[in-house]
Amino acid sequence: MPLPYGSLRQMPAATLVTRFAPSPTGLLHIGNARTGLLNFLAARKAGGRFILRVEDTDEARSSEAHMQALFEDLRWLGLEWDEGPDVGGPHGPYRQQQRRGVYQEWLARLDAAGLTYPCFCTPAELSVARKQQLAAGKPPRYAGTCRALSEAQRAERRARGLPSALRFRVPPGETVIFNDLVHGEQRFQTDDIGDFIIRRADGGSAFFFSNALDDALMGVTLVLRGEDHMTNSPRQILLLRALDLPVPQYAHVALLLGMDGAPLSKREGALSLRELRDRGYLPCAVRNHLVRLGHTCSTDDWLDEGAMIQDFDLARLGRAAARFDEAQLRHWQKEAVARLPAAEFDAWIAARLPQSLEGERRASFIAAIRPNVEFPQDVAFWVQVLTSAPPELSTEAAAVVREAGEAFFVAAKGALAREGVEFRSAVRELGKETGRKGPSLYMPLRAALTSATHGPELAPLFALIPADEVRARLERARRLAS
RNA sequence: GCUCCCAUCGUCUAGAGGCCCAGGACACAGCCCUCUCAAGGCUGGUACGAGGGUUCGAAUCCCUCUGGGAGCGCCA
Repeated sequence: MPLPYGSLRQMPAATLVTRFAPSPTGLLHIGNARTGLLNFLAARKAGGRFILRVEDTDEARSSEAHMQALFEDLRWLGLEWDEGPDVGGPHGPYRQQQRRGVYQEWLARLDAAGLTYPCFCTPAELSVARKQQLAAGKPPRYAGTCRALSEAQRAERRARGLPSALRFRVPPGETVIFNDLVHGEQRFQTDDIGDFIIRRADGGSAFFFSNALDDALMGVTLVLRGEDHMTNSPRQILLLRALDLPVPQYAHVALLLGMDGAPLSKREGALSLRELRDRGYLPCAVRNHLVRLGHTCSTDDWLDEGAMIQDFDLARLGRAAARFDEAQLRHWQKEAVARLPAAEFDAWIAARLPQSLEGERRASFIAAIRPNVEFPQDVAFWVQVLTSAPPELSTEAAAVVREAGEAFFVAAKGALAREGVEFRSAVRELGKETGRKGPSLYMPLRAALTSATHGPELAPLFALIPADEVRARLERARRLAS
């Protein structure tokens, strides 16, 4: 007999409450970051609340350092949570390690209702059983070995000092139905679900249990998470029903794939948010890319934070897996850099500028290179162009210099290598003298002076290079062309 | 193996039976602009995984297959 969820228990929520529940076992990868962003946007769009809960029940793999890094990276991305470990809130604590008492209490209720039983099977035994089932073409489900143990048998095992985990008795012959916001109605047979562990032998609460319980206790109304949890949902619904707790709405978004098309969710060394940050990406650029992965925006244009919240729509979450594409991220990076207010751009690259560059010179340098800067590290090259130790000529630049010939640079020295010469009029003179114009006039100069064949407008750069350095570079070019 | 999810240009996607010999964005190519690059403008190529249905008509509905993914953990 089907058990309809979504009607009785799910009264229309006054406010939408979402949550992001990562485990601090490593750096946050972009797939999780996307999930976090989506939850944040969903809550903000609806004027609801966004909760951050740290799922650190795996003590061996969780660490304080990872948790701090998590906060930092999430804040860097621009997410703010209304409740969480570091900001508090009415449903705390928000670290699962600090919620053991809560789990004990609710586990006891389940136990009192006769819905659990201790399991004495060892991991080794279970592993063997799974392999046998798989080999026999059967689903690797818990066989129920300890399900019907008598009290005497349990006592005997305990007396022998055998550790036990606690399993949930999955009711047979039922259909769990729920409406997934992105996939529609889902039905699962409980007969396909084996009795699962809700408390480990070490006393720790298992994911299925603590995760679902906390959502209910914290008033979460929408569980927006990765599709890898889709088939976990019926288990959690069963648990919540047994506990007589409200069942949230579910929305399972397709997983994010790496650039190679492989899921990055569980891959070792998956691209982390931290790495993007270290590479110089701006958080708003990352947001603009992530929000379009598995979610369609109403525009292809840039979305600032307010517009992004306004534009977000649960109805436009996608069903198909999306690939993270750095080429597109770079597009948003360019947009982001272009939109940076002058003062922010200045601060963004400040660390790359030499102390000696100040005032007027600094301002005109920044103005000149700005269109050619995508990352802060791009500044380094143009800074070097200003120094007395210019970069090596690129292959293309050297070719251009050779093509121009020695005579051109002899003339150029005459026209340009004087103190206080004005670039444009000097170049005009040089053009008359050599019979060159346009690219054939400017390119050799660009190559000789900047060592590169492309870059910012030449005049402002020229004005920042000392006259004797200009002379030295033109001489360098002359020798190369001879 | 079983259960579940997914499938439109290289990539992100629009498309809820005729408006689609499929639109946009990114990327790519060409042209314009320009001292170069970037930006901007214009142009171009490239996609409905396959096969069956249903229908006057299918990218859109149904079935099968193929391909990809997830879950079936004392990980979360």
